Amino acid sequence: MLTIYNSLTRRKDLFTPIVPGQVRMYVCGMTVYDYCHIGHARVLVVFDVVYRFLRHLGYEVEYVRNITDIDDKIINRARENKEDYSILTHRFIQAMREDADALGVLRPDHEPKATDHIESIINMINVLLEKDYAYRSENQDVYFSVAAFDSYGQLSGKKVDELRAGARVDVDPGKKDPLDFVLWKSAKPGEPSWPSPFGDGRPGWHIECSAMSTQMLGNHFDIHGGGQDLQFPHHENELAQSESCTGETFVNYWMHNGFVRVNEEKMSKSLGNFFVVRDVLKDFKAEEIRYFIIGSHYRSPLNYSEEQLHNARSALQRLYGALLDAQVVEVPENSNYQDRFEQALNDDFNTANAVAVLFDLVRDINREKADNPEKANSLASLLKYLAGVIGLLQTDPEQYLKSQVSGDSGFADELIDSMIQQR
RNA sequence: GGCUGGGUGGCAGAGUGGUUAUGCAGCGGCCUGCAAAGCCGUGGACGGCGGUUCGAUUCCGCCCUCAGCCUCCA
Repeated sequence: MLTIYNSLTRRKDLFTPIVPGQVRMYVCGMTVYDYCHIGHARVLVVFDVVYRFLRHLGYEVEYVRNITDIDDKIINRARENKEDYSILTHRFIQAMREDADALGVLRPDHEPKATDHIESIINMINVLLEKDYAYRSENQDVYFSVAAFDSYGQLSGKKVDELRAGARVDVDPGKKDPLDFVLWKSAKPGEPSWPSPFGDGRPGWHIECSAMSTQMLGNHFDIHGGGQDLQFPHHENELAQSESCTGETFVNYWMHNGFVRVNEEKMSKSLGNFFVVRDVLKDFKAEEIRYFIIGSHYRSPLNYSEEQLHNARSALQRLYGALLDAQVVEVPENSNYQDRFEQALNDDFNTANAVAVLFDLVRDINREKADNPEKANSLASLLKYLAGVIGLLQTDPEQYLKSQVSGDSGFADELIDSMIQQR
């Protein structure tokens, strides 16, 4: 039975889909104004594992991962570059897809862009205005009124009064309450804008996700994910907007992955300590990055270092070594390995334990190789199958071990040949 | 200041009220012409102080300490 740590209840909850056999899942993706760094890679990989495992369990999964392609940072970057914002975002959407593909991340079923959903965003804001959950300020911006939503703070565990007290702000003069957040920003000269009943402008960040998720998955869906930093205020605000608008429960399970750190500090753009995926790919294989991410639990902090990536390299060589020259045969059913592997992932996607099971298989494959090649082949096929559930070991072993990246000593051809000969 | 989550062997990283995590690295052995790979074996751990308990790394309390959120952020 699958249990998921739910940020909303702050405990592991038994997973029960709204519609039996079906899962609807939404993950907050990138704001596309720069290349993906390892922190972004973690979100991509973590929820890719969730997606893959849910499908492995037999669920029909509808997975939506959005793209924020209009916001302040995009506009600023486009201005710096002296290019149209849409050219900028188009370029980085391409780059993100290349990185995700390299990392073995399956494409989500839908990848909506905010600018393609302006109409549903406007509709949602309209409803919020009609229901008095939102108001128009003097400067023509539209704000969400936090005070109107009783359970505000439930997701992040924050109390409205404390938030207000701790608000270090230059309070926007248009706001009635410092906690209110913008739904629609009125157009400024030279910035992209869309017409709306409340004047030309563009959407605020939070409402984009509310509108896109609701439009694609319905008012009430199963899983909503993203990085830990999105829990507040982004997801809190999404929750407030959506439930205010529809009057229904928004999401059953909120999942947040931990950060990637560099020297015990969060990897982020603002700290300037980030490593861009495509740069790391010059020295390491994408699968090594993926292994590095999968090696720890998704909610734990993950410290990035080259040493870690080298560790991943050695581990993968051992894994692929067990697969080398194995015949692909039918995967044995009802094995103890598979039980333990699934048990690990059923426990809030404990990939670290799942990987440990993979290594048990490796050891047993190597033991059997000499005396019982049939058994070895059978176990090797199981290894590849189970590893596939978390997106590992899908390359041809010989090809993998021979292939090199700069900085990779690789396996010498001679060595691989001798390993094959011995079988 | 408020809230959240951590502190595990050389490194990384799971987990558990009493029994082997796992990987990388180390050590000893087997195999090998020598290696490599592989196999077998092995050392080494649970931030500090109290409490509960026959017994706590695991539960409770306090302390120290780290990170994160409270502003854009995956």
